[in-house]
Amino acid sequence: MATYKTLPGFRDFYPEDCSLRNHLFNVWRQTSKRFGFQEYDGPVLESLELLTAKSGEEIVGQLFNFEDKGGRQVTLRPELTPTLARMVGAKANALPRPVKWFSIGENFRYERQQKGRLRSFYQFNADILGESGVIADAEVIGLLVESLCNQGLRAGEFVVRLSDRNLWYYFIESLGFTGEQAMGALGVIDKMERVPAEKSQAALAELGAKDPAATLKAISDFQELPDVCTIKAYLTNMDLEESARDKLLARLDVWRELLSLLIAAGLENFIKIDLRIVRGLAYYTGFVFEAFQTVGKGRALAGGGRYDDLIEKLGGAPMPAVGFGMGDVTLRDLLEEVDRLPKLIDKADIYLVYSGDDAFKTALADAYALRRQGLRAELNYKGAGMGKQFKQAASSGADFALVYGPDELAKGIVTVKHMRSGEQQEVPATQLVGSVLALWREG
RNA sequence: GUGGAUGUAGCUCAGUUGGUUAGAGCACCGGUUUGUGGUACCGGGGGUCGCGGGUUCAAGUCCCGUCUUCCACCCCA
Repeated sequence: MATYKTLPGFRDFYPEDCSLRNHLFNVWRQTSKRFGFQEYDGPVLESLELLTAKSGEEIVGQLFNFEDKGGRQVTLRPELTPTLARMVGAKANALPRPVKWFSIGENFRYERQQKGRLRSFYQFNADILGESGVIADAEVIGLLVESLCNQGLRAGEFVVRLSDRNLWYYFIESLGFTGEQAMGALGVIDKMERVPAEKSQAALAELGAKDPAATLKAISDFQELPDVCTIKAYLTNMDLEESARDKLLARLDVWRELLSLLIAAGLENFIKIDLRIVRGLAYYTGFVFEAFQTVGKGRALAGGGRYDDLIEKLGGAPMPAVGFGMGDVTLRDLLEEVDRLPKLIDKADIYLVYSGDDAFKTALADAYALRRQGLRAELNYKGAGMGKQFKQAASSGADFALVYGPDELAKGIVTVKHMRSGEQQEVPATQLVGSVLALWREG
């Protein structure tokens, strides 16, 4: 047993894990670029203050923070949004809008680990800033769905649960909560899925609800409403002041607009209105959503929403924003669970088989020539038996084996073997690179 | 941070009421095989049984501590 182990919650990436990781990253990257997002990155180490400014002092308990040798209070980043806010805030006036940025980076949280939650993980973040219209929400949700599909997931294996903190805020307001109390009530609603009803009711009472039981009932009923029509009917029948009702119904018009965009994009099978989602974070200001796996153990794969006030709060110019974050750990676990991990990501194109030292030199020269053409060409280093070399050719995943034996050398040819079909043909040594390239492109 | 479970080869796991030198399959390396494939056969390397302490003539096995991983809380940016 090795004396030194990885720290709890940290991972070694052996070549197989690493190529899988790169594959996940590439899919995220390619999908983002198709949507016209640009990649950015920031430092892994940030000032502690940047984080507490966004999330409060409580967050320090979950940070890898320390004092550096210059006496600065610093922390490994637990998320990317504060960095993004700083970067965008600093150049807000110079950036063409909308700002569509994505990033893939390592983040650190000092927490007791569990399956799907490590202390170091990679997160894919995508945000649109400077665009307050629902098209930005729709595009971000679309990118989220397409990313998951491109990773190999299908409709029915995950769903994006869509909710709205604005609608909730107006609803809570109509029940008599204002300001701080309303924010507290949103926190209670966020936890209702996991907390017994009596506790929620007690919490509402503490926040000043006049009739906690009736308030809880109203909230519970509202949470279950499955679509815009039903929500509208519910609000119309509810006993409400005219102004409150107008606000709520006006917000439903925004919902219709968003949904019509999502439907036009062909995403309706991936979207589910679910008002149980509130998301605990106080800084969300509008639509919020979660990508949720619907197979196996239900887990959140990604989460996001609109946060129109955050950039300004962190010292930048006012700038509307919407985005999401998705971790590599739960995604990997899910792909493994549904057996959708890509096989043989890391395979050779050409394997050169030779017999004898002269043949080795010739093969080596050809290997370099093929490599210079962009192919992955490999050969055995020790001159093992031909049988063994063919085994290695097979396990390398190469499409073709090139055979360099005494017969071939004497005749000035190379035997090219198509590994899948087993068919062989002879190619003049002088035309080898061109011929092999042509064959390889045909598959 | 709290509570519970777990740990034997790289992986999945056997290992009797405590009793000689701790096993298997897969994987890896070599051979059968210096001209044709992931099969087959033969062989090999690899373990201070998570770590530390205790009980005992004797501990992989029993006891205590500790660490790891997993589960439920907490939290979930």
